[in-house]
Amino acid sequence: MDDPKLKYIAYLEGSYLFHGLEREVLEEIAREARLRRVQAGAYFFHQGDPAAVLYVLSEGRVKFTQVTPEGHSVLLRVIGPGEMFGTVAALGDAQHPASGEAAVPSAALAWNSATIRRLMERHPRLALNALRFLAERLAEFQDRYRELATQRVERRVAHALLRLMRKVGLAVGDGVIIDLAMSRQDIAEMSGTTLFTASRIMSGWESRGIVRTEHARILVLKPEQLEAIAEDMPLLEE
Amino acid sequence: MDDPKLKYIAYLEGSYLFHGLEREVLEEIAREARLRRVQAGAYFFHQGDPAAVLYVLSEGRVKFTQVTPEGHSVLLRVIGPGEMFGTVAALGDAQHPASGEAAVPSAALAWNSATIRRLMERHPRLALNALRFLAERLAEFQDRYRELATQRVERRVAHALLRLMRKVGLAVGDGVIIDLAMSRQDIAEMSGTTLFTASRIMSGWESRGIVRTEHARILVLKPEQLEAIAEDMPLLEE
DNA sequence: TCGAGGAATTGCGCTGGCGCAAAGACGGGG
DNA sequence: CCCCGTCTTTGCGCCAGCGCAATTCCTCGA
Repeated sequence: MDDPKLKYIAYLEGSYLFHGLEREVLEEIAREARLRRVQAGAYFFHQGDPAAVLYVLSEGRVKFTQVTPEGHSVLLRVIGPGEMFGTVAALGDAQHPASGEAAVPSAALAWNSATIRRLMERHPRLALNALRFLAERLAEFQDRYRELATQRVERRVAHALLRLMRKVGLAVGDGVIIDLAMSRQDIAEMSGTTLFTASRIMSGWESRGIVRTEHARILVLKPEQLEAIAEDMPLLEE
Repeated sequence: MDDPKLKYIAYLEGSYLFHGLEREVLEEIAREARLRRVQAGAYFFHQGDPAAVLYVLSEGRVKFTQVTPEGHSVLLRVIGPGEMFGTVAALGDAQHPASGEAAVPSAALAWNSATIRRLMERHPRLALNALRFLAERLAEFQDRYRELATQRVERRVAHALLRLMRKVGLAVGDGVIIDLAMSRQDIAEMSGTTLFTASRIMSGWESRGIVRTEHARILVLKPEQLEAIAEDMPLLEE
């Protein structure tokens, strides 16, 4: 009864995949989990890996990248603690559609596909939570797809930064810091543009005092202005 | 026992949402369903509707469109019989992220959100099927997102046509006909481009004998060439 | 402290694709 | 059968954003 894995429960409770489940079910789920630690720069999995493991991040930050056959890469998603990942591979296809890289030292609880299915059959609430999560993620991707199809680059970069702020933003005195190293290349890959264009846009914002970047650290000074750019509002002069 | 709704079972069996369920479960599910008919040009639902109904198309074709606040519209998806829709609204958010228009006279089985949740709790297989479906759809959208972010217009249009062929293509003597009226505007909205560019590309292909269009009917004469364009292979001369 | 290798910036030229406008093709209704 | 409205095509001009190259800036390791 003093299974060391029971300490995982604290992580489980923070994740919305496990929301609404009773304590004893959480214990059962925790006992089936395995904790996987990955150092900064290493990968939970690579695109194309024939894997079948569902993860819930307990600490750190993970970036998901897809590379095209031509070598372009696209940054699909960035997550923080509590988020589920590896879902597409574990529940649908057997291949990971993207690579998951730990941006900082990270750890995740892991269940293999057969286990998670068994748990879901026994506790349908778990399956319903997962469905809800996937449905929302799908809606998000549809929105981003539309964004990419209809908006100019500057607006897309603004949206990308706002999304990052919401996911991994930390409020500090003079703004919100994005708690994740993001190079100009990363920003380009998140917004469907090139390194050069992303750099120009960020420089422009920097000179207007909207953001400040030191190295790969981005600090958003005026989120309202970013919002205005994202929504294509007439620019507020001051 | 001779509930007229039992005839819906034939439809259920064709849908992969219900794959692997026993006969008696199908009967239970069928009895909870309601059939909704929608005439050509009418809508199952509109974007933003606060709806909570899950559908499985039994006949017809449905187009899903999202409109931006600025008035651009994007064609997200086209489906034929057997496919589930309304999922995002029924299982996740309470609002439809897109409008679903019947392109031809159509009919769909419908369950409200509470019913489907109850059925899924009782029959976890149903939830697992739905998860698998959403996971695959999410992977598809990630791919399309990447496509939009990295590929030129011509390739994207080629991909869009190939996707349509697979969904609603009918093999005929000299090629594959896309069994759905698609205007140039529709093609543009599926590929993230403008009516003009889509028209130019289609005209180009028509003069090279790759496709033929009569009115809104598209006939693909040389799928291999389309594939070659989509994959950016060196063009095969003949 | 210095040097080397990446990352970021910015000037410059180019072009894919946008968007307007005008003309043409088509089809449905009266 | 013809007219009107809608869809399509195509010429043309333009510009957002790409992509290269040169320079500067940072960072990290020795």
